[in-house]
Amino acid sequence: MRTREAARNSEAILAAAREVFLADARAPISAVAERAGVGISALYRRYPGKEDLLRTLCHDGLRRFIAEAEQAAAEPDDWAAFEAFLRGVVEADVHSLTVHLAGTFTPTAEMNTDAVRASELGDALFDRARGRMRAGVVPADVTMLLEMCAAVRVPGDPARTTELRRRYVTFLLDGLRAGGELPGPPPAEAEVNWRWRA
Amino acid sequence: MRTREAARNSEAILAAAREVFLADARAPISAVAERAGVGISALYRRYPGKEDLLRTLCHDGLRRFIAEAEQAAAEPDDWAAFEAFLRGVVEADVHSLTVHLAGTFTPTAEMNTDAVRASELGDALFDRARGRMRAGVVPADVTMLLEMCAAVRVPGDPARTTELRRRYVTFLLDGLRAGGELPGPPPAEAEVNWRWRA
DNA sequence: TTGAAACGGAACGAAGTGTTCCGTTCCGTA
DNA sequence: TACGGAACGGAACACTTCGTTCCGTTTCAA
Repeated sequence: MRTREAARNSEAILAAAREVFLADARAPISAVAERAGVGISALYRRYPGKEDLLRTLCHDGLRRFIAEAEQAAAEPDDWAAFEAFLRGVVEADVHSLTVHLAGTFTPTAEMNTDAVRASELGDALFDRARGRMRAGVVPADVTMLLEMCAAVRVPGDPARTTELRRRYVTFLLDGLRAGGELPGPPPAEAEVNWRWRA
Repeated sequence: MRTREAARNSEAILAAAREVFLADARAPISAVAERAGVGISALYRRYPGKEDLLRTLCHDGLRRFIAEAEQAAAEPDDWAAFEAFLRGVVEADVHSLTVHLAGTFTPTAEMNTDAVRASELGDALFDRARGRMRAGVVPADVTMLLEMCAAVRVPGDPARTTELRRRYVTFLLDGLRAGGELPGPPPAEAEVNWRWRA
């Protein structure tokens, strides 16, 4: 057998899938194979179909989100914990991985469980930091701000993309502390989670 | 002839195209016809092809951008002018109209001229307000922030979308004044204008 | 040496989409 | 009122794209 090559390809395929589908969630599967330097069959050997690959990618992102939240929660200072959480999530591009891919597949029950847990962890970190935030901000605002951050991209240059995102997370974190109450009704959870509709 | 119906349809088609293509720049032309309550031929009677419709839409957005900038420039107070400009551009969803559609068609020479003029007007407004901004912010940052704002959307509810965007423009405007220098090299013009590549 | 595991990529079929075309409907004019 | 052309709706056509299958080839542990 070709066990060495197989292991390398499994990694390459996941990495390629992340790059390709983050750039365009509707990209064809052949683009993933090409980017991975692999034939299409190498892909179908590992995943029954496109949807399963997308699901795996998204679920990985969700787990990464949870991991970031748990790690940040260990930080004793409330604001530092919140800041570490936001920066970690943006750094790992978790938001694109989860939110932009949701809707391209039918989620598993386990994913829903994890999604609930993720949101609970995020809310907990938010609550700890709430005292240092401007009035009227709600957790859904943070989701929205993360989504805005994910809109920052320099195509074909992932390194520069995260560099710029770091710039704007700083901007957003500053904005969460300064200023008075924001206008208009804050976003409802449903207005922010619409991609997870079954 | 059916001149009355024709006039109504011309309007309906443009409005439908805006709605449909803002929701998804890759939407099929049949979706536009459907949304407008019109047959496909009504569309092809007015535009030689899909690309021309997209181009018209985008150019309209560009002109709207210029109009907003010119109108805002009349405001005597420097910061008020800048704020009116940003709010106007976001309100009209000009950014989606221009940036999200760029690349789906080959631009005309006139569009390039207008794009240059638009950027000059924006820079002028920025320069007037620069004194009241945090250190190190550049015009390309504003482009990026507008792009982030355009990422805010509540699908199927345009009214709520602009309401939320108003919330976050306020947030961004506050952020532009508060805080110190932002980390990392600021975005280069090329990193922000990549969609206009010929 | 051998055969099972893994591979590359052509081929296939279904789905989607831009454009054309034609028969039909409407209405200003005579 | 009757006519004729402008405008219409949408089926049909001709691609293109993309997910998936299939098969001949390559590699390597036994």
